[in-house]
Amino acid sequence: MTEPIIHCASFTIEPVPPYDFHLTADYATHFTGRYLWEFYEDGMYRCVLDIDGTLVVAAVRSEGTVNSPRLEVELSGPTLGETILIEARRKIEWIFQTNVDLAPFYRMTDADPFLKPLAESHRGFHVPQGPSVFEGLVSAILGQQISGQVARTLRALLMESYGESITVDGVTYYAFPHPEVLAAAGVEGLRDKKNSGRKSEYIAGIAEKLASGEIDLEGLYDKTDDEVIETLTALRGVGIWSAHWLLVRTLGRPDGFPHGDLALQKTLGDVANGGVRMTGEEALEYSLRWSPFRTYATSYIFGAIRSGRQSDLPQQD
DNA sequence: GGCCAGGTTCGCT
DNA sequence: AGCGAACATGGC
Repeated sequence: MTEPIIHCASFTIEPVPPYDFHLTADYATHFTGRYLWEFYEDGMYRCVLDIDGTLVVAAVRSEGTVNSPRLEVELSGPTLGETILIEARRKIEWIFQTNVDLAPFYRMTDADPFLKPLAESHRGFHVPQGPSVFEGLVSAILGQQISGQVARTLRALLMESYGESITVDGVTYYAFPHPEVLAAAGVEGLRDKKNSGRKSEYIAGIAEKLASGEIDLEGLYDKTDDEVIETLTALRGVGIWSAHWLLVRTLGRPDGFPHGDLALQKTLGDVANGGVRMTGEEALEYSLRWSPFRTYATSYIFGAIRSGRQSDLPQQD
């Protein structure tokens, strides 16, 4: 097996300031650096982009500052025509949310003594997004009820088993499997990859509906939050938690809030309820003060905790 | 070894 | 409508 000839191209992205690439890339990779299917090491983020079936590796690094941000993107792939370059730029801009202006959010945090220190210490942090609705949906289902660590292991296994791959500089990158492939794998194939029977049914079912054209999830980008939730929860295996999760991490909505999320309930309990876990209803009621920027508010809190900067959070007894 | 982890559905009262 | 069981795996 010989590797195909790999070409290179590069371009620049100028995000809307303030923009902190390091915080954003760290969040995308769960602060683990090497993260199974995407990497963030020595200031360089790398992942594979699936552009209508053509795999391209993108390497992204910051060459600017938070107030004057500039991202340098280097692509490597078998073909790099104009269409691929345009689409790759669009995807990177989306994943890193470089066109999002956080000024309205910061106007809110300026008036909020709880969030203000967090917003200042994490100034320029954007909430990174997944590249496709299908990937977000399957990832959400994989993450149901089990720890994030286990979910990532299962996801990596799925990608290595059923995803296309490209090797650049000795590193193999796996793309997320296409719906047709997971539909063909079927419930049994997914079970073989350590998923429960129930989850295998959910994933295979959605993959089949997509592959057959019965549903079109990419159209969700143009719908309202409520329409998204209604559409997604109509699918077997997708509840309110999963739908909210997609709003936050795939559809780039500013006001997602998965109030049923166990970690979120615990975290809000820690920072705002004297260490006592909030119920879903309590969390939802508390969150209203942050609307319409609940995605950002909660991601800043999670970011502070995951990056080990709890000192930025309000201290409670 | 047992318990839990960033839920959802299904089948009971 | 509301409640409990089942679910598969990895970490502690």
